[in-house]
Amino acid sequence: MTPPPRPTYTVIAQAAGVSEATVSRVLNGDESVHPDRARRVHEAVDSLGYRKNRVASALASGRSGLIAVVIDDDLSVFSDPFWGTVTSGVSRILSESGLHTVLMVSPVGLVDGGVAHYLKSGEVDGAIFFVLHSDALVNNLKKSGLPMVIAGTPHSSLDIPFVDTDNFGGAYAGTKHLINQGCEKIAIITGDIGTTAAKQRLDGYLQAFRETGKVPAKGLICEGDYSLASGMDHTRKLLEKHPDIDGIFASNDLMAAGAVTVLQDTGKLVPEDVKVVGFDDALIAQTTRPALTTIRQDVVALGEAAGTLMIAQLNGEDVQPIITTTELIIRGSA
Amino acid sequence: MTPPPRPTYTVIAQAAGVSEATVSRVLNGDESVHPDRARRVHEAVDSLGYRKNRVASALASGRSGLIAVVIDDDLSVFSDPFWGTVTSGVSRILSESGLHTVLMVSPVGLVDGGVAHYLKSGEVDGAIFFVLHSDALVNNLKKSGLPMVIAGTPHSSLDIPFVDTDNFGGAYAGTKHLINQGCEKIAIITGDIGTTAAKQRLDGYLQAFRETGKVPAKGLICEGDYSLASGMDHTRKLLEKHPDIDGIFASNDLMAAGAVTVLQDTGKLVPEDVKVVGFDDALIAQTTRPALTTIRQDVVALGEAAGTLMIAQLNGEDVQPIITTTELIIRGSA
DNA sequence: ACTACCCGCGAAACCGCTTTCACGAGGTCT
DNA sequence: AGACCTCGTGAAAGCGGTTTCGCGGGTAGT
Repeated sequence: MTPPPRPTYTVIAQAAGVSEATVSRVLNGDESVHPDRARRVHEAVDSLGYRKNRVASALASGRSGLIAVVIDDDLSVFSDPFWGTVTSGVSRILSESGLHTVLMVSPVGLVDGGVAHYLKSGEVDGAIFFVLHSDALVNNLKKSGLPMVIAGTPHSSLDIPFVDTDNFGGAYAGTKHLINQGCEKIAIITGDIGTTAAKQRLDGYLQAFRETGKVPAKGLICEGDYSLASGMDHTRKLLEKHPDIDGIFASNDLMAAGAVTVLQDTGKLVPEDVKVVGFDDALIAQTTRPALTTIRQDVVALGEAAGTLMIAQLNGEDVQPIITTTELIIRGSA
Repeated sequence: MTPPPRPTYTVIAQAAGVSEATVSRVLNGDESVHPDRARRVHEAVDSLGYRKNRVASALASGRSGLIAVVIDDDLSVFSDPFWGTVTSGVSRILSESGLHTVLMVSPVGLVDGGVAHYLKSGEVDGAIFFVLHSDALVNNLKKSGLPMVIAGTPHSSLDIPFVDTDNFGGAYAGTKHLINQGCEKIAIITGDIGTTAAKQRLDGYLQAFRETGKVPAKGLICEGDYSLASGMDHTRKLLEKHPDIDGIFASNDLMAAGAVTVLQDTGKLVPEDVKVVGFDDALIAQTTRPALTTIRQDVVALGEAAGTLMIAQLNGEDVQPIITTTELIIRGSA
């Protein structure tokens, strides 16, 4: 219960026989300190087990060493391990640069909500956003000069750095695969169309379709919301209206799994009668029967890219968007 | 790009015609300020759009308003949405008290690692631990007086507050269900036995077994690691050594799903030939075919309980461990 | 040899808020 | 009426670093 007193610059400075200013310089890697003195400081730091108080440091320097990861709170966020994985990638990269990750899960819609206040309050040195439904907040924050990175493609063409998976390319490849497998009537269950990722995947699907010279029949495009239930619902509806569909491209594996379940429940064989392709290559892709043919995205890489972009930005470097590639993983469902 | 200057106490104090000390009192809810002056301060705050600098506040008061959520980094952490869900529960509760969550995912084994340093550095007001493989770090930190909460039962009987699911009761109920369904040769695939949760679930299984008057045959107890792969591996091995098993209790749904997959691949029917019960009632429990009979735990409640305990502790209240109940969910697999 | 620089380093101000301390006004008690 | 409190309040001293500023000495230029 005894709060052990931690040494301060005063103590270190005395022990090393230098001024506090010099201690600060050494500890912040200022090259202009004489090596001998620097060594003395380091020795004092080591022997006294000194650790810098980051709060005081933050106050004095105006830099907190904290990066916020903001996830729009839509309950699905955590039911899908996707974001957790991205976050761990971000976190790892940031910690390599001595930065910490502050996770914020809350509704981000409001330009003026708690999150906005917090971010503007200067407690964090930067913010990384996931799952944006609107660019309003980001636009607003931009004025404050806060370094930001968006995971996912922004809606408007802001000059805010972003990282994203090649959604278009992935969806194109997935749909193309279905076509190559001989499917003729291919439906798509999209994600929440309010997200750019969902739109891009839809575009990829349309592009692949277009190249066949055909146009997807009305009603083959359903807007889901990335949930298992929506995958099931839409598949049911599709079967009613188009009993002859022979392919389904789902914008994520969860919905693909729902589709498979419903198809089988209605007596259809997968992949014999209807082929299904998912997206993500989430764990669930391997547990369905048959296992899902899907588009793998390198989720960890995505997180790392976001972290990298943030660091580059903090260093004042020029920053370009990063698009990570996808890969078609062929399993049993198509 | 212009960092908009934010007003400080000096400005507010002038505008309200009071001293900075009074501003501080008002903003920290000190009752002893005359209502009139308090009102003037509030008006000034509102009209000037003042927002307190939490860093300065933290330095001066010694309280940061940050709570660390420490997750032992074992890559499986994020492949299972479980922890993300708990975290969101924690986060929500804490934010209601004006506290923020700092997520730290890293190996916690070392008593002297980076995490330990960070926690000791006084940058956080408290720490919540998930998935502890050892109590060493926590024991060590305890000396520093840092308020802590452990999610999961501690190994040693420390007097550190913890929250946990009724692992024993859940496993007992699950195993009992298998027995009631007529299973006679029931195997268990445990989680990493280094965690108390895995041990408790094993104990629940053993207890249910014991009550039948029989003793589980050797080789019916396999130590898995909560991963899909380990569920599959152990099921394969079980089938080789004990082709006649008719029940499997898996310590989580992921392993249960792996078991179902392998069973079906080897031509066994679930639940006709072998019944399977999982634990968690994760999303995956609904996507396997047949869907999993499982033990549901209220994950969000667990997180909320952890947050609640932390807040109580910060308030100096007396704190008791919280054990959340489980529920048997019967689906197709058993 | 004299002035002009440059460099390493310490003194001190400062970051924005909290908290102790003491003071004066108004009340109470004898 | 005088001694003793209580209560609201402001002045000022920190919290533990960072950073500006300027000084003294060594180097260079002429």
